[in-house]
Amino acid sequence: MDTRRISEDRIFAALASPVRREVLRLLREEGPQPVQQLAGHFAMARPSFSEHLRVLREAGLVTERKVGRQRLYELEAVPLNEVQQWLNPFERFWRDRLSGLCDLLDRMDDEPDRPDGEP
Amino acid sequence: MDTRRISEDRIFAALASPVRREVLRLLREEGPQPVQQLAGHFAMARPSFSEHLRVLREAGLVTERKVGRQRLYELEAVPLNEVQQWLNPFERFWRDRLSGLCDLLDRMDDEPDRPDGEP
DNA sequence: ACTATACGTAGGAAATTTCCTACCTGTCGC
DNA sequence: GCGACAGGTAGGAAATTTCCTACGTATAGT
Repeated sequence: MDTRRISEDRIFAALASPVRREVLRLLREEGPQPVQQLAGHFAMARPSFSEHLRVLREAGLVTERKVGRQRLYELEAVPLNEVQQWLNPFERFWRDRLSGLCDLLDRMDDEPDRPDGEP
Repeated sequence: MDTRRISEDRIFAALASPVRREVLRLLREEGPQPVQQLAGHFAMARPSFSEHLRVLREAGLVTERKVGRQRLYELEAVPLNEVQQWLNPFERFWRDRLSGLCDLLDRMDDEPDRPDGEP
């Protein structure tokens, strides 16, 4: 099976949309689902949502199987391994920087930013 | 400094372009460089390349500092940590699938569930 | 067989991205 | 100062993405 042979470009492009990332998260947390159920989370016409599913499918990030008249979409996480592999060589760079920032974050701890609007 | 507060969307969008991913790789492997040297790797007009640098800058993935009349670009890997964090919950899924391909015994040892629907 | 349901495809408008050719700004060497 | 160089901004064309409204196809239930 060459599930892994999908191009890096398609994978990163697929992940560029917040809608598609959310779909992947839903499939991960709630398991395989028919289109209907997935689409319920988005304020978007059905065909538009189908487009997003197609992009995910062509990136190899989901698989589809017919169950009755529904189509069950399931997470296919293997291509995400390519993202991980791309990311790996960068890790030591942000680890260095993050440990440097540790002191700073220690002080700010739990106050992200609250300009002054507090109703 | 809100380097870490850059939106996930911008980061993923920045990574969607192969040109920009290659820029990040170059900065990682060859260290900080002026625009000229970076641009040498791409068959593209200078202003187009500047556009890509701007996207990376606004995603917080590079920093710029002036040195003489050049501008040295440097990798800022911290935001990539957000990608890693997004990726983390998916890891066990692809590990399962990959080890399933490589080592069948591993599955039989630690997976009582049998989700295969074979016609 | 007929209808309703689930979901895709077709075709197109609007927004965004990606590239280009000018042109402008700031710095170095003289 | 003045010319050369590094690199950005402006404005626009072409391609791509993202969304829409129809319409087509397949299956389930009656």
